[in-house]
Amino acid sequence: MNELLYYDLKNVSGLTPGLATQVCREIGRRIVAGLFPEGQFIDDEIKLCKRYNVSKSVVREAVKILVAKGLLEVRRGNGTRVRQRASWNLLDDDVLAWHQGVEPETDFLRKLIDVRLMVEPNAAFWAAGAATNEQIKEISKSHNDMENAKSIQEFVVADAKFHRAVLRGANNELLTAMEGVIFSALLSSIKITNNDPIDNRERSLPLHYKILKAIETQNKERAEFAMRKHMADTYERLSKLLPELKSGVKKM
Amino acid sequence: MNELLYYDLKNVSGLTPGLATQVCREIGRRIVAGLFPEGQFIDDEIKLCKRYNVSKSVVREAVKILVAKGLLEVRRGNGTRVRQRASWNLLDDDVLAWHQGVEPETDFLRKLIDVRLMVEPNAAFWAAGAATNEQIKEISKSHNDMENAKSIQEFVVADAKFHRAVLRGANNELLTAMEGVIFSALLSSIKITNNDPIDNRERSLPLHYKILKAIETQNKERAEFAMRKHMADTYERLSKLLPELKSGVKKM
DNA sequence: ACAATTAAAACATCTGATGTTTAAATCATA
DNA sequence: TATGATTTAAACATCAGATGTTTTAATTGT
Repeated sequence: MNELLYYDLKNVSGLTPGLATQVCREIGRRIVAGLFPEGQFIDDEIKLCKRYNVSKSVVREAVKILVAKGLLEVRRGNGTRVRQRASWNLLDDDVLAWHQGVEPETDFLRKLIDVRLMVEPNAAFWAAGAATNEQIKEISKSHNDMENAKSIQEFVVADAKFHRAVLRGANNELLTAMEGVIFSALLSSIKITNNDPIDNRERSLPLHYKILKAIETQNKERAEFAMRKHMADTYERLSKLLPELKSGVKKM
Repeated sequence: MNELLYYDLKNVSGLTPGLATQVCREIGRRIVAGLFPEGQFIDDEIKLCKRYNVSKSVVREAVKILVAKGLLEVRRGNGTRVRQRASWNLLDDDVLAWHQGVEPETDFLRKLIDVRLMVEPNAAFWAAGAATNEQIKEISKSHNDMENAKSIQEFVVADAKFHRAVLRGANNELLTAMEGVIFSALLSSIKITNNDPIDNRERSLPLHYKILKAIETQNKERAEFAMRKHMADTYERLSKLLPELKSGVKKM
């Protein structure tokens, strides 16, 4: 399950979380998986207590978390219902992580990639001007890890960290708050490209190298261009395997 | 207080929310206002109960919400501490709304604008291809409301709704989830331009009109260009009043 | 000094009682 | 019969207090 990988990237401690968090995830996954039509009432507190064998306070805390993430709406005296997808905090890490449990939907993946295309080339542009030595080192290290990865999973993790480091280097915490989009897109993508006979590494490593070098030399325009090229390449490779993808993504 | 305006735009019911939400907002505002250094422990549950005169379950629910939004970190047996700003869910509506209570920080405003620059021209591009008649009507209506606004506040609300409608028109729920960035930037901006002798309306209305027309005629490139021009103009006007702003924002 | 033990602080969970709100069912009346 | 007021049941909100677990720090013994 990629949800775990997502949490790893987010440095979520592997320790068993409290009951409220567990129940929250359980319900959250179901909602994201689309098991409830929009507006449908979920079980009331008492039923949830019985179902998960926990006390009312645990259920209430779990529900409060889901409300905070925009997935549920509680109306006193009435009940608790699932909000329409348009109201979900789709950029929330948990909400994105829960998407990893679902069969990757082409449409959603396309939207994730669209956002990456908007954000990452610009992030690279800024990172070329603002990244600290520390951050550049992290980008470089991730690139190294990509080169030496011994498994697809290791490669993807290094890839994710590379892009995260670039995002962080842009010195804009709002961008940092979007790193979940990258993880989500990346993890969904490998489900598709896993069986791709073409070797990802050979194609994407030099592109990453160009991004790294451009940022190291503080060449903003080149960093942006290199990232845009990388994104275009990623998209192209994906759309060969998923023709439906083509509809949306913007050309370069 | 602009926080209320923000909530209005988000259609948050004006009704008094539950105690947990109230306590959550109270603490959340303090954190966002920077009253706690990163990593600082907040009062324990019992003290919070006394301070806000509520029961422990209310405090626990409030804390859980703040944890869900990335502002707090709870460690069993240890205490509850404020997470570093880099870990906050800065794209969360509440977190952005709470920023409205703080003196607008130039640096943060610049970052908000940077994100708008990355996202909105692309959103306009997609909206020109994907917006439904309903959504176009909403854009048009908002433009109309801007024209007829009788106060600065009315104008800003219409402006915000215009941009929200464009974002929604792009048919990408991840973009919709970013509308808070626009509200936040817009509301922060007026605090600065409020005293601007130059009449905002005269300058920005024709630019909005061009965006509207481009989307109506499904001219993607023109829509993107018009939005980019509008953003550049907004930035220029702001940076005249706030020279510090200039450092970051990308040129067109 | 160092290691094991103990104690205190703080969060986690459970239970059950009581209050409030909402929506639906009931009932009285024109 | 239709309508409007009343009642009732369902569901969330809040409170209080008991008990358990974890972490950190203090204590103690060698």
